[in-house]
Amino acid sequence: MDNITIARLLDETAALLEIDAADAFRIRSYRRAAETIEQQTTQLSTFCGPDCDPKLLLAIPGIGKGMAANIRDLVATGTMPLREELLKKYKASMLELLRLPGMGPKTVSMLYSALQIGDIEALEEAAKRGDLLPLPRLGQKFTDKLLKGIEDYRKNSSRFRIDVATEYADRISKLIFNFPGIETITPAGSLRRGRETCGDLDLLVTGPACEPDVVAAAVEHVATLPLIDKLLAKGQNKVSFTLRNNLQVDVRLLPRASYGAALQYFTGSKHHNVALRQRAIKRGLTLSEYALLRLEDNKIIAAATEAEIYNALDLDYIPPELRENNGELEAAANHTLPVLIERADIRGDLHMHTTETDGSNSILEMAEAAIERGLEYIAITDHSKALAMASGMNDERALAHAARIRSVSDELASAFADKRGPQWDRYERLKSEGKPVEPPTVPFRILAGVEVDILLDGSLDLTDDTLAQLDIVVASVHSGFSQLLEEITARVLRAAENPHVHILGHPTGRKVLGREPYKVDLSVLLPAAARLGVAVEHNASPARSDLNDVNLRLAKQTGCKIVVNTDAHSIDDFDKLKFGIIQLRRAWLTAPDVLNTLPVDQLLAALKRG
DNA sequence: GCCGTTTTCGGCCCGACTGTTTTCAGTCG
Repeated sequence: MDNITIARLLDETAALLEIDAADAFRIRSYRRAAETIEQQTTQLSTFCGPDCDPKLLLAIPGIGKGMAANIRDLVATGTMPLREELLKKYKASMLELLRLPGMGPKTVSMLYSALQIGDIEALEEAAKRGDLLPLPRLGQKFTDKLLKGIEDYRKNSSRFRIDVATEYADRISKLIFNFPGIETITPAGSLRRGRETCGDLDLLVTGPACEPDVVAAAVEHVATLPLIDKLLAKGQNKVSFTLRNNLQVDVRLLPRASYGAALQYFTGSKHHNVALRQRAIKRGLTLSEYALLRLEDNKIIAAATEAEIYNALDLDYIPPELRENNGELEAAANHTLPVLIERADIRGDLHMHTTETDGSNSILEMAEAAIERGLEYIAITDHSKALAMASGMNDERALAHAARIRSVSDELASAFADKRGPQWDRYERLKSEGKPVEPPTVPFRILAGVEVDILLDGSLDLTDDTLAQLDIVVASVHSGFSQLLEEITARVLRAAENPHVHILGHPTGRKVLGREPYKVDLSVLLPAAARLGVAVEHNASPARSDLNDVNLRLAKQTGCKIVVNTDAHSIDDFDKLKFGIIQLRRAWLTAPDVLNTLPVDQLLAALKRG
């Protein structure tokens, strides 16, 4: 049983306990245990055996004797006594009811005892018949809202990917900025923390137009934005609405003086905030979305900026990406927070395509776009012949393409030596605009590479002789069928015997010929790659990457070399690098952990095995 | 059920909104 499953079962148990009206603090401890377990990089099942040290489980914060016993039961039997007991009393389908808006444990429990309603279908029928009306609190308004909620739930219970949510945040922000007196708009919530998906969008707005005496006009402006599909609520300083794609947006307009407290509060995570407020109380303070106050006289200690608040609690400033109550408070108290990787740390991108196969730009265009974005080197890695639909290259074409790549690289280098070309153009332009910029010191370099698919028999489709003449080989492990983990590991082993540089491609699954993709077990693959000295690619595109913050932490712990690449198919794709960086930050990674923060020569040396 | 620089018991985060309320319980973030 893997950690995700253990966490899910504990979380379900918490929900069942809620319906059972159990002690709220007991429920909280089940929730907390589930959250923590989900974040663990080691599989708990590996230290639940009969001769394992029981202290290993107890060392995890939030797991005591009782929870450790639960976990051992889950791993051994697939369930645990408390869960079984609750499931005798209630139906598993009742858990789904909790996901409907307005439905909490008390209501679910009441509906079950009063009307024996245990699933969505029964609830919908009862609501349509008007059976809910006699029950306390459940009048006509509630019924209407509930039926609408069931409809929405069936239509779209999914979350929105970070890049999609970012795009909408940008569009809405632009419209809000049209109102005079708006200075800052910050997306808060899970988007600011960099979670892979967002359930909704929180936008915090401030500026002179948001001061209490004038805010009504700005609220009205927001409530009448043209892209609103349904207006859900309009309060004194809050507007909620949905877009046509069902994304819910909450906009809050706040005075400057309390903006930091609000930003801190609405960024979360919930667990981070709870821990932070506990810390405040121990210091005789109380923290809310308005301010950090001293309890004895309600004096405001901090409110305008997040940094003030953290500092007043004897903490270093904690970047949003780390706010998951995952050890960041302790680190901030001990001044041991990592200096997280930033976009500017990335010097090169080692995976991209050109018009030679399925890209839409030439070698030179890709190079110029990379220079424009401040990169020092790229690798062109077009497809090999196995990917026929992308007009993949055979040995002959791959070598001819490599020769062209190197000739473009050489031309750029000689231009650089003559103080002309795109690198110097960019420098002169930024300087004339008064931007802080250093003159370029090294010529831009284009490495010649290829992206090969691992074939079903475990072989690569280009000869070792061809591969040996390239700088970079991105070996993608995404085109296969089931049962392949051992095969892939063996393949990686054989590939690593070649003398040239390797990167293990994005281990993401995709449907092949209508069959389900295999799922690579990263908890096996990453340590294997580490042993082999093979670098693992973190695909920066949110649509393509399989490496979330948990497996990136695992990669770091196992000593895996990590590279972040865009897999760009056009010059615009370079901008996806920002999403890859966020994921790396969430995994607590610093610049040295990621190989393409190195200058090109050091990178090539580091990619060699051993 | 967890936890401890007020430690083995007695705590455990905060405020707004909503519906159906005449003082509040439940839900949400």
